[in-house]
Amino acid sequence: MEHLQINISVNPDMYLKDPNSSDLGRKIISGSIALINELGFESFTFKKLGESIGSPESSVYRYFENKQTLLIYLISWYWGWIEYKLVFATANINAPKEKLAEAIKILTQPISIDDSFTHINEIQLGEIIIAESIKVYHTKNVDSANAKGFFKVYKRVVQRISDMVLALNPGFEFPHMLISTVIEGAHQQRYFAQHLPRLTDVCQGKDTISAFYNQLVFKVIE
Amino acid sequence: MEHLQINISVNPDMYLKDPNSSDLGRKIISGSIALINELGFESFTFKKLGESIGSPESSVYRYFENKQTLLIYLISWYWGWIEYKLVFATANINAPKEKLAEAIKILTQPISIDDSFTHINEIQLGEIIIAESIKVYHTKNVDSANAKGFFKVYKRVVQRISDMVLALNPGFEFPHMLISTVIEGAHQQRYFAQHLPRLTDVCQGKDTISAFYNQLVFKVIE
DNA sequence: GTTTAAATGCTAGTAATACTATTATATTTG
DNA sequence: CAAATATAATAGTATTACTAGCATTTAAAC
Repeated sequence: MEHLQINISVNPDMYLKDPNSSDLGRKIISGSIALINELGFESFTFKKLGESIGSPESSVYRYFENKQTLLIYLISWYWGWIEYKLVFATANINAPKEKLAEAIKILTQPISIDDSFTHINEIQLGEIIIAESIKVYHTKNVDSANAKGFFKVYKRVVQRISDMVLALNPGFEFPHMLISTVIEGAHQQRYFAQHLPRLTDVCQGKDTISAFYNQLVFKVIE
Repeated sequence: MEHLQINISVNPDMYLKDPNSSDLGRKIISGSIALINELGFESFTFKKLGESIGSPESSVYRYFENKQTLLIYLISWYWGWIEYKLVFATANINAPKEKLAEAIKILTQPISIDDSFTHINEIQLGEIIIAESIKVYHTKNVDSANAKGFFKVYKRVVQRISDMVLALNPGFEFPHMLISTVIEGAHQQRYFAQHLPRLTDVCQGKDTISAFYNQLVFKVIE
């Protein structure tokens, strides 16, 4: 399945004009992924983005209301993509245990490139998720963003895997807590491994993060 | 032990002038805790802080280089306080299992007021930890902050409890990952419970968050 | 109880950010 | 080719995150 024409759909309320509908729009997406990575979200501005893609700041504002909403768009796209991978990878697995193990793998392993989306660098986007995604939840306007449905895809991914947990152990009381702990924990551990290694037990060579969370999930649900 | 004169020590590199050494300094601390809570860290500025405590912006700048460093100070004070509570609460417990259980309790339960520090509202500070503390790690200057030793106390807390884990199971491979997952996870779950409840399994009445992480730790280390 | 020093207050100023608005110029579509 | 639409170019505003300088109050030292 090379170069399938798939579209990850995102909530249209996130943008003023669909960035996927024009050349400039796609440049805004690919350019912002590169620039947020380079500068960090705090130092990233629409003015700098404009310079980097050769367009004025004001043109960027016609696509996104502000940089927070652009970040929400990117993160939402990411989760749409993960959901697609998840569904694809687990569809043919029947054994509930293997199914869940595969899902945990997708959530905790490092990201690799997907050729289906040429203007999106999934590796860089994965780094943005690890380094910046919490900034989207931790603001005074989480509640209004949530009310607009901006976190729907993420919540759906958590629900899907919670269901896999319940398929294995229907009496387990905390499936959502477990899965959101695993997802956020895996991202945080990757970040810590790079910047605060004393908070982790990461060693070179093997993927201890993925191994740890796989072990954790199955031990906790028995 | 009412009104004991204890001082939580923080790294002097965090401030330009010790806020604990003057009336204005203490007002900066108590005022910023209240105001960060009210506005969120993004909207919090030294100008607004100055207005709220009746002093000019420029006076605040004599104590702290910028608002990021002030937040680091608050968070570091918090972890110093938690460490003190931790040492105090576990000193007399001999059974390793109970000791660890007590430690997990302190890390995951909601915060209560401590009369020993009159100008600090621990409950409000606890909310800041839950809502804002990740912003201190997730910046482009984590590495320089880390190099200055700004996260030392936090890392020491993680180390202490990792040691308790190893006392129970010396062969366990991931004590630091486990404990930092629990600490950050518990904060995140409290935040989710308030703003994104579908990512949790919190129900009214009982403290499911604390219960979940207690259960998780003991199941994972066997 | 002055003298001195240190802390605080007051005012001003600057570059950058996060926008909004307007008009001109391309580009696309009917 | 006309009409609509998208983009570029330029300008402008309020706020933020500071820095600098001097006046004034408060506290400490002799």
